[in-house]
This record gives sequence, C-alpha cells and structure tokens, in this order.
Amino acid sequence: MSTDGAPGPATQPATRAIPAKPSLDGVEERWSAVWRDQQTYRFDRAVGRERVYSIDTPPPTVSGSLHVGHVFSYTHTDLIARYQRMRGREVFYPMGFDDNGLPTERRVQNYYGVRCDPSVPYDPGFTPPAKPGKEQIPISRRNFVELCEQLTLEDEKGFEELWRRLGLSVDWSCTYATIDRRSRAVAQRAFLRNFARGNAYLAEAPTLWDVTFRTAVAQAELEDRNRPGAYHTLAFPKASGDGDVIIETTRPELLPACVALVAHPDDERYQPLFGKTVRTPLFGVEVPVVAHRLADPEKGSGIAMICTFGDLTDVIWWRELNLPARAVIGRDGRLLPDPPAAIDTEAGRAAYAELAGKTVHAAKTRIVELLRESGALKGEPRSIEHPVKFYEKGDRPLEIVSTRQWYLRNGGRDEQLRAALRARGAQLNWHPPHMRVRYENWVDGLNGDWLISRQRFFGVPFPVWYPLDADGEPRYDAPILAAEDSLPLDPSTDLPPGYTAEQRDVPGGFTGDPDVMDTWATSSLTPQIAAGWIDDPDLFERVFPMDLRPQAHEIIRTWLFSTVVRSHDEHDLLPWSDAAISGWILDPDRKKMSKSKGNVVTPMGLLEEHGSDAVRYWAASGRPGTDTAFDVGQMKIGRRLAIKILNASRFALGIVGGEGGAALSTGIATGDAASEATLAAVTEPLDRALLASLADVVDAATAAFDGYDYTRALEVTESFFWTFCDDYVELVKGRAYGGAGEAGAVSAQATLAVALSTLLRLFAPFLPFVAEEVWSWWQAGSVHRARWPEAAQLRKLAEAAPSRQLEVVGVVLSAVRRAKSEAKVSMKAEVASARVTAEPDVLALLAPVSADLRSAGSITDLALLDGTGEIAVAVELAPRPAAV
RNA sequence: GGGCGUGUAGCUCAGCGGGAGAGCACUCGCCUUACAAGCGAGCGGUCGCAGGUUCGAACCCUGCCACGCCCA
Repeated sequence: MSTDGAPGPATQPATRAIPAKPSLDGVEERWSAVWRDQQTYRFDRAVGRERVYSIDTPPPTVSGSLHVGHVFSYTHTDLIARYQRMRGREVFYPMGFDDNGLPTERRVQNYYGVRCDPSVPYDPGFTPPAKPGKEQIPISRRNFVELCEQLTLEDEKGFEELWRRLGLSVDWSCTYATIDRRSRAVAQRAFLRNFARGNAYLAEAPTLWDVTFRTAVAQAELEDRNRPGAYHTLAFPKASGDGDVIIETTRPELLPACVALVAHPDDERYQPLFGKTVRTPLFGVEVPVVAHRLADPEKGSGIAMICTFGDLTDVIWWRELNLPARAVIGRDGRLLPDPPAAIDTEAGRAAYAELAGKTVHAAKTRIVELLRESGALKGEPRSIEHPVKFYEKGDRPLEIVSTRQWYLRNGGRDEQLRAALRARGAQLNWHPPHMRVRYENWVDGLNGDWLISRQRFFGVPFPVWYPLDADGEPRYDAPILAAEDSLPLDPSTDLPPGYTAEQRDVPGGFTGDPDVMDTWATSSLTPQIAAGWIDDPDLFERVFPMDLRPQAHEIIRTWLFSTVVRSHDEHDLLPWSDAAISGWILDPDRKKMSKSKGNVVTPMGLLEEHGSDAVRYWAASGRPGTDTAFDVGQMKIGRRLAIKILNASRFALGIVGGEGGAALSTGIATGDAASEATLAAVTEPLDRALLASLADVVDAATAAFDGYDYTRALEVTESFFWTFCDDYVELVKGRAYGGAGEAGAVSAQATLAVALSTLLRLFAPFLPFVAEEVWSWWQAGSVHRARWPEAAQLRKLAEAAPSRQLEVVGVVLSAVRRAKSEAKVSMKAEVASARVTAEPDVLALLAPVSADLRSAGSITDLALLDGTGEIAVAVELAPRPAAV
C-alpha cells in the first residue's frame, strides 16, 4: 500500500465513470456539498503540535459586505492551507466574524431604526418595527446588543455561503464571532491579566476625542486630512507694558485656553522674552513665555500660543513644561459654559460669555470679531490648507479633551518594551519581507500607550466596578476587578463580589464601568479566541502559537501590531511564525477598488459568471504584498485551463482505462508512482524524460509553496501542463494506442496515469473543483486529502533520464509544425523527410525518441546529422494528394 | 516632508550581472476522432529618464521623473 493518493479520513462515493462530455457546470454546488457532508476539511485534533498547521484567519466585518478584495486575499490563504494539508499537516483553519464595534452599531441603528439609551430599562418583549420609523426608538443597552447579535447572525450566513462556493477549505465547525461569549471572556480575561501585571491602567489625561461619536479615539485610528484653515495674527501685550508680542494661530477660539507662549530655545528673536510674561488679549490672563525644542522658528512668527488643548504638540508642551490646564472644549465639541478659573476679570468673563456654548466653528467666528474690535487682531486672516486629525470613521476634526480612560502598555511610553516589540517584528517571517518595515515604522512612531476604552455600547465591557464613596463619587483608585471564573460579564447588570443589587449607583455602594473596549482590544486576541485559550486548553496546546497570520497591509499598525502586543504580554511569544500580507485589488485605472468609486463587482456574481476555479486562478496571480489589477481576462484564462484539464484528463484516462489499456493493475491505473507495477511498466525514453521534467516541476512548485510564493507554484505547473498536452500527449498518442507494440503502449499508459495524478494534485490547491471532479472519475477519496506529489518517486521512474530531452524533442516538433503552418497545410500532412542537424549530444537525446517523433509529425524519413550550433531542421513535405 | 513599493511588448505580468520572455490581444493558417471555449505559426519592446561601476547592466550604485501605499 502506498501513500500516494491514499484516501483521507473522509470517505467518498465510489469512483464514477468518465463522462463522455465533461463539463464544469455545477461543480461548485456538487463538490462543496460533498466536502461539507464528508467533513473533508475537518481539523483532526488528535495529532500533535508538530504536525499541525494553524491559521489565524482574519474575521471579516459582517456589517459590511464582502467585495472582490476579500475573495482575492482569502483565496491566497486557502492556497496555503490546501498545500499544507496535502503535505500531511493537519490544518487548523477557523473562520471568524467581526461583529464587534461601531460599524455594527451603526448598521443596527439604521436597519431597525433604534438607538441605544443606557438609561432605558431592558424590555424582554421588545421587537423592532418591520420598517424603521422616522424617529429612532430608544432602547436599553441589552436590547440593543441583542439586536446586534440577531442581525450579525444573519449576515454571517451569507458570508459562509460565499466562502463555501469559493471553495475555502475552512473547518466550519471552528467559527467564532468577536462579540460572542468566548470572545468576550477572552478579552476580559486578557484585560484582567494585563491589569494584574500593571500593563493595563486607568488614567486621566488629554485624549483625542470624536465629538460626533462622543468617544475617545486611539492613535491607530487617526488619519490626517487636508482642510482649509487660516492664520490669525494676534498681539499679546507684554506684562511689563513695553509693547506687544505677535503670534500666529489657526485656532483663535482657543485663546481662553492659552497657558503660555512658546519659542525655540535657540531663537534669538525671543530669547529676551523667556521667563517674562504677557497677557492674553480679551481675557487678560497673564501667561509665561517659555522655550521648547518643538517650537518651529520657521512657522509663522516663530512663536506660538500653547492651549489646552489644540493639538498633540500642546499636550507634549503641557506635560513637559508642567503647565496648568484650562480646558474650554467639552465632549460635545462646544465651548464649556463656564470660563477657566484663570479668567478672573470682569471683561475677560464677559468676553468668554460671548463664546460659551458655541460650537468650535461658531466660537471662532465670534472671537475673530471680538479680536478685531479690540484691535488685537493684526491684519486679516490668511487662508491656508493644513493637515487636520480626524477619526478615520468620523467627519469632524478631533478635539482633545481631558478624560479618564483605560490604557494598555504598548511601548509608546517605554523604550524597553518598544525595543522588545520591535524585536518581535524582526522575529516574524514576513511575506513579502519588506512589509516588516511598516511594522517598525509604526512601532518607532508610537507616542503614547494604547487607549482601549471607548464610550460606546456594543462592545466588550470592562469587567470592572468602582466603589462609590459617601458622596456617590466613584473611587477610581480602588477598582473592583471581576474574578476570572465569572467571565464574561457585564458590570452594568452583573454584581461585583460582596455587593447586592440594591447598592448599585447609591452612595457607599458601587457602579459599573460604563465603557466598552476598543474593537482591536478584542481582535488582537483572535489567536487566543480561535484556539480555545480559555475553554479548550487541549486545543490551545496543539495550535498555539499559530503558523500563519494572513492579512492586508493597511492594518499592520492595528491588527498585526496589537496581536503581537497581546501575545508578547500574555505568553511571551510571537503569536505566529509567518505573516502573509496581501495586496490591493486595483481597478483598470490602477486605483484601489472601492465602493465610493462605484466600481465594485459583487463576489457572488463573479463566481457565478466565471466559475470559482477561474476566479481563484486570477487571485492566485497576485503575489503576497503585490497589488493586482482586477482582470476578467485572467479569469477567462483560468476557466479555459479548468476546461483543458477536464478534456486532457478524459483523453488520458480514455487511453489508460480503454480497451487493451492499463486496467493492468491498480498501481498503474491510478497513476501510483510508488508502485512496483508502474516502475516495471515505464520503459520508454520519452516517458522517462517526461517524468524527469515533472519531477523538476514538483520540486519547483514545492519550493515555491514553502516560500509562500503560490503564484510561482501555479506558473510552473501550468506551463508544464500545456507542454504535457501539446507536445508529450501528441508525441505519445500513436504509441499509447498500441502503434509500437505492447510494451511501448503500457509504458505510455503508465506515464499518462502518473503524470495526470501528479498534475491534478499540483493543481488541487488552485482549482479545487475541477481537480476534485477529475479525481473522482478514477480515484478513491478526495484529492484534497491526497498526498502532495514527491519528486523522488518520479525520479525513480525516470531512471536518470535527462529532462532536457523533452525540450529538444519539442524544438524539432516545432520546426516540423512551422513548415506545415507556413505551407498552410494540416498538421497531419505527411512529411517526406526531415533532416535534423545538431550537436552530437543533442542527437544523442533525439535518437531514442525518433519513433515517437516520426509518429507525431507523420514523418516518413527522419535523418539525424552531426553538425554544430543551433538545431536546424530541413523539412520536405510530401506532395499533396491530387485535388479531387 | 519621511519611509516602502512599482515603472519591461497594446494589456496583465515574469526575469533581477552574460541569449529580452510568457499569457492575453492582434495577424496568418489548420475541421488534427480529448478539447474550435481547440491546435499550429507569426507580428510586436533604445526593459521610466540621466549618469556611474563592470570586459559586459533590464538586472548593481547615484540622481531625477511618474504612479501607488504607509506615516508626518
């Protein structure tokens, strides 16, 4: 019994007859159903870690829809999964769904016409209206979360259907959702452990704040957008009374929040001012002039006002120079009702009253008027365009407000940790390697710890309560942490140990932490979630740390980095050995495909139109990290290849299994390269040469796959396949039918069977449907559980035949065809004589296969003549038969 | 402004120190009983530009240009 083509654990129906007219119609439905019923891709957890190949599949966002980019990159992962499975690894290939966070919240709001109001009590009987009404219905957090869960469940069904049709070899019994019980428990347990180690902490600090969503935002969620602004020139009178200091600012509305002026320490213009004070216009607050290296002498007048807080540089100045805080902007993006205490003059308070309650925009307009009237505004504002920080999902500029938030240490404030995380990046095998640089750039650019709390509703709550003092104020310095065995929990409904429900939100009692975690704080734990860190330690042992993280490059700074942070902290390990980074799909204008450009094709439509194998073929042409054009032409080529495989297989198997053909023995008939019968049967030089070439192909494809270069593996396989069809099959046809005696026929038949078996397995990761279809005609079990071909076995059959032989024969065959093509006659036209002149070593390769060559070219007289240089072929066609 | 990547035939891409390649498209042929959704043959490129290294450069180095992405 050989391992070659051995059936996998799953059994299949008996092999079917070879269809007379093979077709791709219906292969997707047929085989995806069989794979589901037979559990072809089930993960067998009985094997040890060393035989497992585990994949940290990216959980797609269910609230969005799948697009071509998903089909593209998920196919890449499946190619690797299928290859590793055939190499004998037990593949742990789960699927997750990302239903945690703001996108789901928004979708639920719009879909059902509701909004979350935590003050509303839970209504167990709530059902949303059939059609969303004009006014959003306020519902409790629990009701809201229930709707989120309900809707995402439906979304997930559509995703699974598409993935199955695409042929992803996912084990569908290993699924998770980032908001399910297990994920919540994992996120909460990891948080508790981070806290216990001192790596999660609560801090009141200036925080980037989105005024629309009213939530804190992390550094990783920022983006710069160019926005129009204007420089305003303001005069600050010196406290000493001798003149003004002129500054420029784009945010005059923050003048009441001004705590100092700042210039570069080397700036000679302002050195006399350092240590002196000035007064703010309108408000009359005395502020110092200070020096700091981050002040840019080239910008504006070289001296700037520091406000709490206009931007992140203000935060740095405020912190490093120990300046007071004078907040004026509230969480709603409006100026606070009351002025900072430092504004203590009648006039100052009156000026502030003009601004209180206004939006930032309105306040700016008003204060410019006031400044102009007072004469403090010099000249007119000068329009500029400048980068402004936005929350990536928001559409109003971020403000900075001081709030209490949870942070997780990520090296942003700790050089030692930063260096350790940088080293983790270097330890990871990146595909392609240059993607590592993005990771390093990000780590190097971190300017603070990771803010993980969000003031939202649908997410994983912090498993934390705070005692309330006699005044009902939370004791943030003494949080009550949940016990690990009580997870997952919701502090807004669950009770802290030792308290009763009556003590909730009353003085001397407790209150639950109202925030939820950043979705990345859960997504960064996908290896732990998928691998059963909490509830399945046996599984965890076998699959963690994982082998592969496949993902897109734009989330290296978020998903990849944060996953490394969590694993480093919790396990002191890299979460996976390899990261495969996929590129973008570009539309024909070489722009990234996106909805807004209206050029997105629906994935299901694509699969239906071209066939799954064809779409996968196109996807396989995109190397890791390389952006790839959306190219229907490539899909058509893929479809043609699949059809060619059907036809070539039908033909080869017709010969092998036909009358007088190799129903000889099982080993020969199934193309078992390791069987003794096959070894004895393969005797002809051309057949051996074919197998020698095929062995080279197997080596090349294997090496390419091992290096995650599936594109190369497909290329070498495909290229060989066409040579196999066009040259080898043509050369061997006559002999295979018995034209050169029994032994020659058997040799050809055995070779055809071995070659076909090998090629089908090489193609199986790319074209799983057609490969399985053909495999089922003559083999037991699934091709996807068959063993990857071994070059050594083929070489043994080849008996050291020179693989170049095939190439040389091809050159002569091509010359004969050229002669016929130029003469515009049929390829079966008779050739009276062909005289081949070549170097002796080339002739030595041609001589043993001259019979096959004569047969394929219909050559009556083939002469091999010693010569020098390139192969030259003189062809003399036989006279055409007289016209009828 | 900094970093990374990409510029090779009309299109999509491979090649990355010694012959400029593949597929598609195009042209001309072939009903050759596996496949006309096929087969055969052919046309087509100062390898982004300019320097340099080398006996020799698409390939290595420098600068520039264009495009894309990431970060400021």
